[in-house]
Amino acid sequence: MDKLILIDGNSIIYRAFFAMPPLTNSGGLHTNAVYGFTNMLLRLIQEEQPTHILVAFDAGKTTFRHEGYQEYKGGREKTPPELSEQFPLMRELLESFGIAWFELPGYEADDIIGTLSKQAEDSDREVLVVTGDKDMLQVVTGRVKVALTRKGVSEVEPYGPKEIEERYGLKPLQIIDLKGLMGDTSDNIPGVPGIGEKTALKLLHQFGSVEEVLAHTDELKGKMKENLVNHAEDARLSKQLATIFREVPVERSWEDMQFSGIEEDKAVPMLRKLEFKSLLERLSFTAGAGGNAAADADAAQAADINVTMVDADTLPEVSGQLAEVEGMIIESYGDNPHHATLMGLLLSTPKRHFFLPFELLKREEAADVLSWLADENIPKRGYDLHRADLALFWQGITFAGAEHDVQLAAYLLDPTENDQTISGLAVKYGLPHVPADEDVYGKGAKFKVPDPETLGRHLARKGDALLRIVPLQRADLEKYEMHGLFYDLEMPLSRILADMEKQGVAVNREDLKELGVEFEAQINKLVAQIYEIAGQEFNLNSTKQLGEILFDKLGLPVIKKTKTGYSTDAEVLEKLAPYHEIVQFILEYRQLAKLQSTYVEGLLKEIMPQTGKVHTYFRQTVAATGRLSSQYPNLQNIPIRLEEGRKIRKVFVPSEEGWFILAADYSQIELRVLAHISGDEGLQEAFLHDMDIHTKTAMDVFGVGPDEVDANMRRSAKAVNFGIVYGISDYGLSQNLNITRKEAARFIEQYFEAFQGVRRYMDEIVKDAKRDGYVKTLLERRRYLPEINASNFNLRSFAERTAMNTPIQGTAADIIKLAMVKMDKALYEHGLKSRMLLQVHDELVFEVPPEELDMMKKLVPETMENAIKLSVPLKAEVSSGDNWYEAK
DNA sequence: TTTCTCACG
DNA sequence: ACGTACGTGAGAAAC
Repeated sequence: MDKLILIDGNSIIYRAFFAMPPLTNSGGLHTNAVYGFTNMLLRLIQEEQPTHILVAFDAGKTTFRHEGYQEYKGGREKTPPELSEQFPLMRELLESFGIAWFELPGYEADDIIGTLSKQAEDSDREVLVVTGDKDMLQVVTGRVKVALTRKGVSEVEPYGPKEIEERYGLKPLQIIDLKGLMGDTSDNIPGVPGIGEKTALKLLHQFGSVEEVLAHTDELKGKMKENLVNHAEDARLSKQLATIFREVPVERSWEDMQFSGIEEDKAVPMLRKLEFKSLLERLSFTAGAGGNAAADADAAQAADINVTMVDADTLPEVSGQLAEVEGMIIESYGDNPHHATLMGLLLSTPKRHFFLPFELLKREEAADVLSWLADENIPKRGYDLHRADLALFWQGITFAGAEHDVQLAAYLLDPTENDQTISGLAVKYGLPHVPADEDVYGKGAKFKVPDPETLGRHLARKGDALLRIVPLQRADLEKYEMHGLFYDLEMPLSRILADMEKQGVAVNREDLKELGVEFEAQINKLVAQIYEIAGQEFNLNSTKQLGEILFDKLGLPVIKKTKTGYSTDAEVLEKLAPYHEIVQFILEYRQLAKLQSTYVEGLLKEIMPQTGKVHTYFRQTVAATGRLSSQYPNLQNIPIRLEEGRKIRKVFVPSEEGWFILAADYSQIELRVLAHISGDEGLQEAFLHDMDIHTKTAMDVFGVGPDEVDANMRRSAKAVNFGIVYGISDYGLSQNLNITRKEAARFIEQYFEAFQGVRRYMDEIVKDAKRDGYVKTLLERRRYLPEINASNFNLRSFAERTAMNTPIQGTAADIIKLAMVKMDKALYEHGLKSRMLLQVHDELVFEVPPEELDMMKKLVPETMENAIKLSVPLKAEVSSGDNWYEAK
């Protein structure tokens, strides 16, 4: 028998919106309500197997109900814009699913559904109505069931006549009378005052209908009687409003509503646009012909991929196919690429895939493959080739010629996407399913290298997807004008970073240990003093125990709390220092303990025994702004601000006798970038004359001459400059300067008064971000800001500050990356032995032989300053010494 | 695994 | 009224 599902589109989409956490696609489009709706829709289709479906929507603001009652649905909150924008999406999605929808000005979805359910029933068909609105129960009959949503929209509870009887003790039509007496605040239907569900049900059980209740008020007494008499008209009106109109002129034929399954070719692009990855995966299941369709499709897909398990005998065959290879996967495991264990190599041609277990590469017969890998003139396409390069390097295998790295491209296309895996990208691009590595290998303690067959098949699926992803990414990069950024900057940089990492930085282990001994002695002394003063021993590293000592035992005032208890961070401790002598000791302990654990012990662990160096790993695909990050160890946060910590830098030394460490850093690069992109004349003027920018800011903000700027004014100006770069807020500045918010707000206002171009830029960039959903750097690097239009103040404010900061920080990152590529080229072309070792956001560190020192002291800052031409000059300062400490 | 703290630009 | 400065990684404790 035919089965029709009628869905109240408005009811479901509202419920889905409020039940789901915020969700946006990378374009900033809100999609949470559509997601919830779609989820429910797929479940319904699967469970109910309908032959016909129609989704009804409300159309327009007024309906026939407003004619009799102006206040109908009055007092409702305006639909949030995050929801409004999802209505068109929802309709588009329904069309892509081949599901009919209908709306008619003057009528509500309820009425359309009431009409169609009546028609269907009259022609002997089964109907299921899906809504969140209890009013709908009035249409229930033997053939028409109503499913009410529960828990948002994730579950539904079906009601037939029996269920209504059980729940309310009423016949379906009496639901109208129930509403007439109770009213409905959400629709602004008055009902009778003082009568809620309990009383209304009692009355209806006794009299049966609104009319009968009103006819028998003399049998009642008290306040209830009075209200019923006085509000009889309200009750009649309310009943009328609650009655679903079942004669709507619906122009939809039975055939229009027919549903014959979701057509993949139409639905997939839509789901891709919305970035509903999990639903995309589920779709292949619902579209399947029952049984374990997902697994079947998976198996079919896998069987379709032709993978050859290569052994020593078949290696010559691979050699003959190398010219056809268009993609590769070098699989390894372990977090630190320098210590990664290689699992195998997959070489993909358009027709077939070759899996080589890693051990095979060590045999003589693999010579052709090895020289292919090492040939920089053979362009390679692969996934995380930077990591592969390092892993191979420590096995004595050379890798060169990376042309397109899918992971790096994915990062550029959306630097905030956390799933950069091939599996995730396959979903994003609507490609056949690729299982996640985790699902094949297990994770954490369960990680296990699978047998070669399984591994080979898995890699082949990744390789197959990779070949398809490359041209799609190329098109995307072209579309967003990021072609140059990728192929001329990030890809070349990737190789340069790998070279720096392989080179490593020499560390004087003995000096570092010696430093550890000194810290140890100081720490022991401090710990003893602290225990003495506290009158007991405790774990100083435990914030919980420390809090108990400071606030419970010693009774110091609580300045700030964390989610879990007392805050004891340095900011709080500074404020507590005047109250108790113990606090100063704790601050000193904290400082030394940090140096000891992170920088002495931590660094010692990272020195590679074979080289006596630390080999950091620069991550090129994590920072949302385009910066690099550094791991194992992090060499971008070696202490410098305080002298005790700065001493750590003495252990970073040249790797060859008599060489020097040379460091060059950009001066005020972010403010110079701001001067360029904002076009602010005052700021540009200041840099053209190479003025001290904080002093200049102080002069303009405080309206004084150069000689009148005192240290305090300069300090404030400096904080304001930082604030500007970060996307200023009065609260943030007030915290930083320890002043009131009002005072901070005045500083900011004075700053914008003095630098109006900056104000204009900040206003514009936020406006642009709200319009486009993303911001860009000078080199077209982009960052999406899906929360820029959020109604939540915090989310929105955060996105606004990010919109102001990212073009500045990101452009600075672009510039130093450019400088690195140019520097690498310059070293090569001049035939220099000097080596680039580190990048610390605005600084480059080299090791330099004595005979090249003079030249490098000119070449490095020159190259950095000329990396790109801005409307203000760039400035780099250089220094050198026997170690990193001396290069200051 | 999450939270707090702190090192850097 | 809302409550945060932007971007990272690492160690230790607590869950």
